[in-house]
Amino acid sequence: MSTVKSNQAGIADAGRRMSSDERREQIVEAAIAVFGAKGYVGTTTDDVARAASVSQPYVVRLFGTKENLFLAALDSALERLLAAFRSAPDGDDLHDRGELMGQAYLGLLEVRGLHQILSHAFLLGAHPVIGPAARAGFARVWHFLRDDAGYTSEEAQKFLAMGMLINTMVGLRMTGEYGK
Amino acid sequence: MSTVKSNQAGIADAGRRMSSDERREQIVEAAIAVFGAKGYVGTTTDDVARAASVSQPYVVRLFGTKENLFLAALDSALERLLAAFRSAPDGDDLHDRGELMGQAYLGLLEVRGLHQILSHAFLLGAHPVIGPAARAGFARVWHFLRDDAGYTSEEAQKFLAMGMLINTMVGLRMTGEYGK
DNA sequence: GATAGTTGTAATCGGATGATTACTAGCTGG
DNA sequence: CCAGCTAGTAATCATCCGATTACAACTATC
Repeated sequence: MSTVKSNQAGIADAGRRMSSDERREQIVEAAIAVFGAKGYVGTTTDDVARAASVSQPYVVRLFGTKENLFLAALDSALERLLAAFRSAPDGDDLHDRGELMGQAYLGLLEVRGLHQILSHAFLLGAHPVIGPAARAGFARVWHFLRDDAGYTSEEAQKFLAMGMLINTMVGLRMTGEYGK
Repeated sequence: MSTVKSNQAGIADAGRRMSSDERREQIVEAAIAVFGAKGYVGTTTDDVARAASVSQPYVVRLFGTKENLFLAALDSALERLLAAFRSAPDGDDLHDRGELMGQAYLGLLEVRGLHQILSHAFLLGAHPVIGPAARAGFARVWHFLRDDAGYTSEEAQKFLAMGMLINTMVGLRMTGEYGK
């Protein structure tokens, strides 16, 4: 029903030929959405390929393995998360900063799958490769809160806890009832 | 390496013939552990079968589908969770009750996979069958906190948030560093 | 405008997996 | 003690999926 060439009113012309770096970014974006929606095991490389309007073998070639693709998507998601937190200007007091970072976190809902790919990664602790990456990512966020945002351990813990509850609501698709 | 008959120092003699109800319970127990460790899609019915020392077709026969098996495991996990909360005696003030319920939640760590199968279920909101069940389960916990435990919305939210953070640490296998 | 490198796909393969079928072994009541 | 029911398995099937291979189309450079 859709040729590769046909650009079905999609975002950016996905059919055109582009540099492998451009394509990689595009695929990572799609991977965040699909991995977020269906999880690591539940996602096929073909799912991601179709979401990125690319053939399945090309996804595998650009990333080597599905595992590497997930790691790239996870890294991108974490990078965006920290960027959003950093861009929350530090107000006069910590409370304001917390509010702004919380809102920045909710703003990230527009990046489809971001919260959920993090949740999925955090459940893969037993995976030999993804597990360590997930722990490292979590530690990065933790140390950002402590060292850069200036939170105490207790504050950081509460902030993270609320974040995890938000992730849960997103995963449950109960975001509608939670318009604050 | 292991015959069905050989009872490799296991808990309870799994090799003996038992009623289908007994077997069902045993399989659900195994299912909580395996689904918790590897997720819904990542778990095979054969994984559960081997964990329960039973053949794979028998698991399918007793539960019909893998989906039903997961639903049974999720339900059992929720039942145990609420039972643990209920058994936390209501002290004089709410704060004590909260402490006790928190400890009860940590005590449930001895039920292998319980926290993680809940986390996994909470990420399956988009699943046509498991999604609604997961939302209903979450709602059950929420209403228990509000109606039975007497929490305000804000208190219930904070309690749940901390629970989700604990779940995250369990999923990440970072429980070692968190010995209170 | 040929040659070489890069982007991209079609075809295909082997292994895994949920489910079905057909069968065996053990229990129970008359 | 045998007839029927229940517990349980071995074998097998169709499907799916990640990865590989072989090939085609585009682009740049000399």
